[in-house]
Amino acid sequence: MKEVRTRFAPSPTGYMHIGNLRTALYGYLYAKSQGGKFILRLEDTDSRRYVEGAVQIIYDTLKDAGIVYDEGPDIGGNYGPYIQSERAAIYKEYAEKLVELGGAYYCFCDKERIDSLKDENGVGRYDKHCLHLSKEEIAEKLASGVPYVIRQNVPEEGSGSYDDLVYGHVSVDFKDIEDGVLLKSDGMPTYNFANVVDDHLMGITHVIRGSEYLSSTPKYNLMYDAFGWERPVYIHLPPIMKNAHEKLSKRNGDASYQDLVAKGYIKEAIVNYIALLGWSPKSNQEKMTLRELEEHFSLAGLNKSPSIFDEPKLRWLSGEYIREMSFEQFKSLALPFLQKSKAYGKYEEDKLLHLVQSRVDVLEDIPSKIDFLEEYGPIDSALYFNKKMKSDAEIAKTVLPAAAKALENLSEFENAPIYQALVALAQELGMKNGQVLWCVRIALTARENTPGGASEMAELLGKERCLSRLAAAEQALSV
RNA sequence: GGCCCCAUGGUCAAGCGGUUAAGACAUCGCCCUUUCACGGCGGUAACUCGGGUUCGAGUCCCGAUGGGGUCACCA
Repeated sequence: MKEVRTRFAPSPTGYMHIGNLRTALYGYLYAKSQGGKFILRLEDTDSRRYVEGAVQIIYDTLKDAGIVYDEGPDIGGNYGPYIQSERAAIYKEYAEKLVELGGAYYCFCDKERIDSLKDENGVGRYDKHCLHLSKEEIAEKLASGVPYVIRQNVPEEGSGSYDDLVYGHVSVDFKDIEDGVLLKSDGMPTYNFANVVDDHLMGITHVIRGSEYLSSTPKYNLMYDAFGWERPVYIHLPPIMKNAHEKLSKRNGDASYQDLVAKGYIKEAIVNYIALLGWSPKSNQEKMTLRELEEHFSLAGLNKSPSIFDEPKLRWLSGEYIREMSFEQFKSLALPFLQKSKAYGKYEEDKLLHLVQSRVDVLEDIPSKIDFLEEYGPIDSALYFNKKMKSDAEIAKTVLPAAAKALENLSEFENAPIYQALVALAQELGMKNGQVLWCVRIALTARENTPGGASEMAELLGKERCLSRLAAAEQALSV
């Protein structure tokens, strides 16, 4: 059995998109599930599209997500170089060889002539004009330095087909395929040529890529066949959509992997979630670590219809990871976000973090959970109303002054004694615990939602501020 | 527009000729509870449409509709 070799071949043109990352992830998972190798190759044959720093982003993102490649530009391997711009001589050699084999030909047509072949809609195909040039004419033009490209010689009749592992049988008529440029006039190959040469030379057994290549694959097969090379197994992946109509893309300002990390989504959750977009495990277990994914991944679970990126589900998964991680781990991840809160530095860090760990799905939500400590605004008296607690503003009018008195006499201002005092007060007033606690919590925080109960919030605020807030709330009620 | 591909709840999805059509997220309700959250329990909600094939179709075939992709010296 031949060793499985898959590759991820991004073009360094900017950020790492979720869709790209998923393609990389699947390539990695498939290789690992088969005990094979995963290779990173950089497709930078279009110098115009090169973006400074993009290469580093690719390395960093894969590393950060835990997707480790066995061979790549920065770590080497036996099939290098792994950067296409460094392989120019190789492509030229193979392009010339393909010409000899009849699978391609030199083309000297200039832009004007190419354009003249197109109709008013810009649609039109190359007419194989240069295919019919004589050997002598070609040699002469070459010798006199006329700019040229090398085009693929696609048969005018017949069709090409292959069996994609996710889409099944795919067939395209050759008459619908143009004689595309393989080697550009600047000497660099196009994707259409480079991917074939490299995949073969690098021993790639399974080509995993986006479904946009579904209908151009037959022309790649033509080249494999012309060279006498074994065709790889194809696995095309459906796109990840932003909504029913638009693909998820950085161009639309959609979240990239690093944007999500910056927002405080847990990395493991992001990887876990994108694995689930287009693939489903045999079991019903959806929450899986990378290791578990490596173990359970199988091509049979791949889906062929586009899937929409659903942030709420990612949030949920992220929250699951937060809730199960150790406090120490949570603390190290959460600290940078806690520091953005107005409350940072004024309260015991650990106390704040403990309160918030089970209440947050995404780290960036932390400040909003605790900012009430420093932001105390006017209280909407409707907040005192709670059907289940049977409390309302009227009840609050009696509770608040009494609570202030009870708390004032407390020598130990901590959760337990505060709670006891408030419960005792409820009994004294002939009220339910909830009536007192609800009103006090509202008065103390001015918010419906807080990361804990009345006594916890009171302890956090400290006696002095509790008393002043209680007084303010009471006064507001009497107006 | 030509060609290729796709089509199960709001979303992700299981299903591969016979099921009460799973599960998850979201949503709603109940329970737990000192708020919120967590947790537990339960509810609402789907096979795009029309023809076939078959004893029987979400599952197979054809068509329509809708959607996506592709038609570059971009990948």
